Amino acid sequence: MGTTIHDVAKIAGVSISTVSRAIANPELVAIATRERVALAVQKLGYRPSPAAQSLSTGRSRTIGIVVPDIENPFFASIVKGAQARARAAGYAVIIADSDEDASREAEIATALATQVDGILLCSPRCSVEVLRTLASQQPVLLINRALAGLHSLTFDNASAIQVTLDHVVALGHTTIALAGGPPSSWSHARRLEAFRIYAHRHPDLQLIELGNFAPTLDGGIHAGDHAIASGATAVIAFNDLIAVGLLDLFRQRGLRVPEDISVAGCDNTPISALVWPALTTVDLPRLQMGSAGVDALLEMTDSPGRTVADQRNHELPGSLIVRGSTGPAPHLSGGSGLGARRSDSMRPVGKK
Amino acid sequence: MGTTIHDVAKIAGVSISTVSRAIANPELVAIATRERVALAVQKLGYRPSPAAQSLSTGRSRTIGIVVPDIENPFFASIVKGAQARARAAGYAVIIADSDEDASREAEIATALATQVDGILLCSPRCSVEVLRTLASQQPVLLINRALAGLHSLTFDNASAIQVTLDHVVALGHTTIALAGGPPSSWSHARRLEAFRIYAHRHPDLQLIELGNFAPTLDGGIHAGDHAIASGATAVIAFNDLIAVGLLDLFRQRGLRVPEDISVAGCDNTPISALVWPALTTVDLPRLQMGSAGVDALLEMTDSPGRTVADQRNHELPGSLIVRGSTGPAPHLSGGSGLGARRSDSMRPVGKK
DNA sequence: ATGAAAGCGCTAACAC
DNA sequence: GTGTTAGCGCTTTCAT
Repeated sequence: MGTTIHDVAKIAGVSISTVSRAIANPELVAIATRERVALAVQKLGYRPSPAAQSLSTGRSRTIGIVVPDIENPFFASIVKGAQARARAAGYAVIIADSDEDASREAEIATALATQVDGILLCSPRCSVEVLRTLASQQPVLLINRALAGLHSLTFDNASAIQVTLDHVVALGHTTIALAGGPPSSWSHARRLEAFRIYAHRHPDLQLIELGNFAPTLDGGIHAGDHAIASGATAVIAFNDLIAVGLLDLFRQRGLRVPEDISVAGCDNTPISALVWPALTTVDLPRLQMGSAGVDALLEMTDSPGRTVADQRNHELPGSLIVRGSTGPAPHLSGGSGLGARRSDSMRPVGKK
Repeated sequence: MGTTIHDVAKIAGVSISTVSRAIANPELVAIATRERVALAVQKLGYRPSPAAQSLSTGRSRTIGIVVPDIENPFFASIVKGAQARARAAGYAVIIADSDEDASREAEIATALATQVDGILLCSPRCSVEVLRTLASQQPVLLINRALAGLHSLTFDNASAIQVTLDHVVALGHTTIALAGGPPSSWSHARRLEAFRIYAHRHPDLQLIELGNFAPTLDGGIHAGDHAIASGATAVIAFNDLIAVGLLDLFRQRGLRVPEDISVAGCDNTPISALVWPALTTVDLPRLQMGSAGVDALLEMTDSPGRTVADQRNHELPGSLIVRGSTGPAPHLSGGSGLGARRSDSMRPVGKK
């Protein structure tokens, strides 16, 4: 470092503005000159100073991404997808972990505002008002949460629940429980809603709401006894972690999965394939959500004049992955069922 | 945005340099003035432009962290620790995922050089020469890899292996296998070395090297049959993922863990507590490694004149976590052993 | 097609 | 203790 545009200009025998042009808008510079500049750049290993560029242009070619917890594989994937796409577009990504703290989200987003061109807010926990304020100060794209008037990208939570229910119903289950996530979770609300709609449409089924649980292993363990008490033969969990907790507790209680009770998760976290039996779950395209988020955000920063009427929310579909943790309802399988019917087949969310 | 230091100066009735001082070095400014400035800042919601600051000072208050794969929980934790510490110190963190590609590491690190004050290179796969070149161009701190002349932070791989061996030996195992990681892995090399040293010191034991395996579930599954063929009653895996793969294969082969064979992992990844039986593993302080990495890096950037003779490598100790996947050697437990002796006790690495 | 020059917003001497 | 001023490295009119 230390080599500036002046050094290049000197060596190439041109002015600094020509160097600048030759790099940013080559078509404005005569071929011969362009080549001399390129040579000088090469020779000196010159790299424009991002700070100077950003001071001059007002754009930093940097975006921010704030997540509740980068250790959560769900967000790690989104970050990975976002980072890859951003880098490909010549943008750097500043990462910020809010530690699940709603107040810190706003604080971070505000601090970031000065140094980035836009922000990806993943599963923000903060209030609607705060979100609106943040969005009024800078380009903001919500991921995994929607809000009227703000750009957002979400998963199709309704189909996720629906397709999972269809699956267990097809296996003959008629008493099915839902182990919900945190009450404050936006996606939980959407899924619960879908669960209830399903219940209305299928009055013959017993659909039981077990309540809210922490989206962790312990949350699942906690939910387990409720599930047993409910008499359900299949339990659909808010996420894979809760599902794994259920698996654990059922084992402790001497219940076999899926012979005695079926369990389904959601998210297709790596863990879901590693436990035994492997979890039936819904794969949500997390990497894609990250890259699509960057695309949408950059589009926002590039086209300043967008009307509020633009279509602002996009939903990404998930797909059911059937594995060993779900099986025929007990009364159908005739009791003993020895082997786990493991299948790694995948099928897309057909509904909707 | 858009409010500059000039606006603040005008409102506070002082010059811009006073504003600058009042913010950066309050002690150089009269209390009364300081307060007027603070008020104006407050009123306008003024935030200094990082670009301007960085152009002027030559420091960006930003650091870069490059990891082979952010989806790998091992790195996610390091990033989390680093991010938290950096943010606390007023630094932003640019994240870059090299996708396990050694050539991309260098490319990224070079590109980053212009916009950050220093770089954290996590488990870099690239060559010694490339590493040296990068370090000559900017402050670089290696994480999970050491190299003479470069600053680095590593785990105490030797103790990790040693303490695990001590553990299984104490359980009566005499034929113990090591399922190694990728041959190119620096930590694998260190662990293998420790394994061999242990073998030399304990000629009474049969310590078997199973070879190199991919640090994944499949790697473990692949290693499983080799382990069985070796006649070992305990297998120490390079990491938790391989250990989980072993668990899976042993179950397929009808072997009970730990009654028939013990398995130990390394890293204490979240997964290790979620599988069944839960894995005995070595907890490596990953969050701490991230934060310590930032500390060390910032120290480097702050004290330019450090001699090569400085102590440049620090080792962080791990601690053995005994769970259900390890148990008494088969010939000792008398065969049937019904329950898994699960214990979540933790004990520090005593040796060394 | 190219050059001169005016900023971008801030810091850091240097005066007073 | 505070103000003046000269950059930091680049982009971008505006001339030529």
